[in-house]
Parts: sequence; structure tokens; C-alpha cells
Amino acid sequence: MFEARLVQSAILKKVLDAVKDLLTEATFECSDSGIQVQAMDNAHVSLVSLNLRSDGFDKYRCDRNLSMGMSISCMSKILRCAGAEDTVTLRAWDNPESIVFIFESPNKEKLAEYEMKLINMDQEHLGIPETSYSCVVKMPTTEFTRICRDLSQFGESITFACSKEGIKFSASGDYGSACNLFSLLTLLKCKGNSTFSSMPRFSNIKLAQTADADNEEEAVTVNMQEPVKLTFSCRYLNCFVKAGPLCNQVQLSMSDDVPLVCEYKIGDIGHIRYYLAPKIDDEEEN
Amino acid sequence: MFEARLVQSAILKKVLDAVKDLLTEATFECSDSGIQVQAMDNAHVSLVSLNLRSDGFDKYRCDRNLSMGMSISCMSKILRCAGAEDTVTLRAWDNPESIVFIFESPNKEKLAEYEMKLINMDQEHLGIPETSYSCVVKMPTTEFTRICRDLSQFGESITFACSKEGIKFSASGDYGSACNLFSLLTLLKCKGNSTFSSMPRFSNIKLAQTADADNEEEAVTVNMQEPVKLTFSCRYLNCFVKAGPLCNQVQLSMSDDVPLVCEYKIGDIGHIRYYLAPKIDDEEEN
DNA sequence: TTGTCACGCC
DNA sequence: GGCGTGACAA
Repeated sequence: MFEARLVQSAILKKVLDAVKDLLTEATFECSDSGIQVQAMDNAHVSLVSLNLRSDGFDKYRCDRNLSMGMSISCMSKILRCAGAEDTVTLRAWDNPESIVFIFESPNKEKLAEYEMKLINMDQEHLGIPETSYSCVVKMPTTEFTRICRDLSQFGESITFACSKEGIKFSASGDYGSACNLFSLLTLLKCKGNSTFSSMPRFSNIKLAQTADADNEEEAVTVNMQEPVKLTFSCRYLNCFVKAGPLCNQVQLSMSDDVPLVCEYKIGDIGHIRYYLAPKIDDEEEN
Repeated sequence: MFEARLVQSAILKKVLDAVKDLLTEATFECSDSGIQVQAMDNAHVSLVSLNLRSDGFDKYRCDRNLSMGMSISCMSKILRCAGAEDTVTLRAWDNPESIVFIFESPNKEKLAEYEMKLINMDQEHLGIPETSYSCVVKMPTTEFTRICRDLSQFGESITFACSKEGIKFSASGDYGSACNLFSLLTLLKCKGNSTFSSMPRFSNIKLAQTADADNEEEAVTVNMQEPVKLTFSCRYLNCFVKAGPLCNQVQLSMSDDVPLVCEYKIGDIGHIRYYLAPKIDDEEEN
């Protein structure tokens, strides 16, 4: 049998909020090491990769590997029935036709069971190569969310430019253009960091806005090997940003002509990664 | 003349919120003992019974019995014009063609009068027999509201099953099924109540989650003579649940093949009861 | 009748 | 800022 318990059902609620706009259904691969979902969005443009490690659950048992096709919209509806403080348990038998969600209130007074039929799905397990990226940016989710939302008003896509000057997000459209800049210069100056003058050009710039552990969540960190300038569709960025409630920081990994990776940690239990191919120049001109 | 004053107009506001989705018009029977409304909903499926005792009003005078047909939607609009802290007075003359609503602000600075024309209505006074029920369940309105809302997502109707094991609400639909259980066993165990083993089967189980007066509002109480299993339309349950703001606890009375009674107390002044016939098995199978 | 959007309230 | 509600459109 398969059983996974999470005392904080809120985590799973947020995970579903983070994927439901992109996926209507997905295969959940359950094994001894945890739960993994990899799926292209409905339009087959972006890719969602979700990992929940078994050791992150409060109880986890998986006798044999299972591939369960689930309706994300249904699962999202079910999760919405869990109280904010409830414990959630997922349970399925071997060769399951359905999966059961069990919600228990903190005082054990209420027990809710939701049984969801599984779906037969094409198995499309996608190998995603681990690569090293030219630029890796970490920033507060709130900032990134805000930037995507704000710049979306000006055009269909946002250009991420990461250089020795900092990270710059920009968009332009018929009636104007917009730009949000996290300037290394300013950041350094603000912190009275004197390394600026000796900062190497175009290679391996690593900048922490602050070293205070207290403010780590608010830090903007740029780790650059090569400058990059890539353009992405707002539509998808605004879907990714729905994972914001999971985590205070988002990590953006970029290289030329390679999909952006937008990663949110999920507590101690795993992460969700969104992959999105950059627009090529021809498309930008459209 | 007829005059009824309520310092807390909020009560009357909530009463109207509790009926306006079911009734577009209704006859208000006013007598020395108070105000009574009994009416089938627009679709003639459920029945609403509202009682406001004269002694619950801050001032009450009714020289002769009156039957006043009122537009509920109009009355609801008028009540929405009362400030949260206002005092409301209803006034009508004998043989009235209209009724006046008077709102006074606490500091007496503001006086608002709304006159509403009465409607001629068919007199349909429905005798509702007082019966004893196989199961009477009391539970927090918030829980009941939540359950009706949650389970509505899974089907058109909800089955209420009350047995020695507790009270169970369940629904099933195309893509899964859902169930909310208040288990007597769990409740008793949690409270370290040792009466469980001696609990009679199928008869007169009375369970209080807790005897603490503090938590009375949060208690789930089941008083069972006979187990029952009845199915009701979500649509109507979700209308009844609108009475939630009136009262912290709702009382559900059930017997086989007899309408459910869903009762909310209205402060010290009266109550509102909703009656809804169970779906018969044939209908369930549709 | 249901889903979505905008507004106002908490 | 989030939620619940009312209005509108499909």
C-alpha cells in the first residue's frame, strides 16, 4: 500500500494552487524515495517538476512503485475542503483505481475522507538534465511576483537581462515600456561594500545584498558566470508565480537558448521547478 | 395598530439574509404572541418557518391579528439600509396597505423611514405537526456550513447517516466521493469517556463532545433513537446554511421518510426552521 | 444555471 | 491584502 501523511495540509494546498493553473491532470510517481510529478502544461509549452521527498512527510510508506494519474482540478477541489490546521493523509492500495485523501482536524473530532478516481494517462517521463547555468538569481518571491505582474501590463513578454550591472527585468508594448532593475552597483553601495571597484567583469559575480542572516529572505543574490539576456512569456511567468506562498525566495537559473528554471523550495520536503523556453528573436519581433 | 421594536436591527437583517434566497414573498402573521412566517420556497420544495416571539422584542404591540403579505426582496433591500447599530421599529395600522420600517441611530441623530407596500397573497397556512425524531444532531453552524459547501462540489445531494458510530455526511459524483464523519467513538475516546463500551446499540445514544460550558458552542451532540440514512439536495441545504450568522449551533432533526428539520435559534427571540423532504431512492439513482 | 469579474468589507 | 459577496455573461 501507499500512505503519506502530512501534518500541515496547508503545504499540499499551496502545492496544488501552484500547479492547477498549468496542469489539468498529471501523473504522480510514488516510490520509496518520495513523490514526483513531471508534466508539460496543457499547451505543452512549459514544464512543471514537483518533488516531495519521503523523509519530508510525517509518515511515509510505499510498498511498491506507483504511477497514479490524477485530475489536478479535482485534487485541488478536494484539498480546498481541508481545514487550514488539518492533517492530510494520502492512501492508495497496490494497483489502485482510486486514491483517498483523509483530513483530520487537530482535535480529532472530525474526519473527512475524499476518494478520487485515478485516470489512465500516457506515461511521459521527461529526463531533465542537470546543467550549470550562466546566471543564477535568488530573490524574494514577493519581488518577483510583483515584477511579473507589473510588467505584464506593458507587453506579452518580459526580458530578463543579467549582467555585471545587475539583473534587469523589462517589457515594452504599444503604449510604453517598463523596467525593473536590481543594480549591483546600488546594492553594493547601499551596503558600503567596497569590493565594487575590484569586481571582475563578466565573470562569476556573486552579490549578496546583505550578509545578515535575519534578512536572508529579503536578499537579492546574483551568481553570474556569463551575462544573459532572455525573453519569456508573461502568461507562463504569471502561472509560476502562483507558487509564491510556498517559499520566501525564488531561484531563477538562466543560460542562453536554454529553458529558464524557476524554483521554489517547499519547506523541508522538496521543491517545485518550472521550466520555460526563452522566446527566440524571431518570435520577439512578432 | 401594530408596532414592534428591536434595538438590534442586526438580528432582523440576518433573518432576511436567511430567507431571501428561498422566498421572494411571504405572509407575516402578527398576533399578540409574536410574528410568524410559514412559506414554501419559490420552487415549492422546502418550507421555511420563522418565529419571533413578542416578548423577545424591546417593544411589542399588536391590537389585532394581521396577515401582511410582504415582498422579501424589497424587505431585504430596506433592511440593508439600516446601520449595524440602529434600532428598528416596524409599524402598521389596522387594515394596513403598507408597513413602515423606522431606523434610529444609537445617538438618535439619524431617523430613517421606509414604507413598503403590502402584497395580496394566497393564504396558505401550513400545519406542521410536532413529531419526535429518530435522530437529533446539534453541531456548530460553521462545521455544517463547511460540510454542505465542501460536499456540494462532489454531487447534487448529500447523504446524512446517523448511527451508533456517529454522524456521517457523504456525497458522490462522477470523479470521486467525499465523506465527513463525526465519529462517536473518536469523540468519546478523545475525551477519555468510559461510557463507550456500555453504550447501547441503536438506541438513544446521546453524546456530548464535552461538558464544558465554555465549549458548548463547539460541541457535536447526537441524540439517536433509531439510526437514519437520508439524502438531501445540496441546493437547498446551501440555502439553509445562510442562517448561520444567526446562531452558533444548528440542530438537525431526522426520521426516515420525513422532512429534515434544520433549526437555528434567533437569540432569545425565536427560531427559524427549514424543512426539506429527503430524496427517495429512485431519485438517488437518477 | 454556472463561472468569472469587480467591488466592498474585514 | 484576502475574502465574501453581488453583478454580469456564457
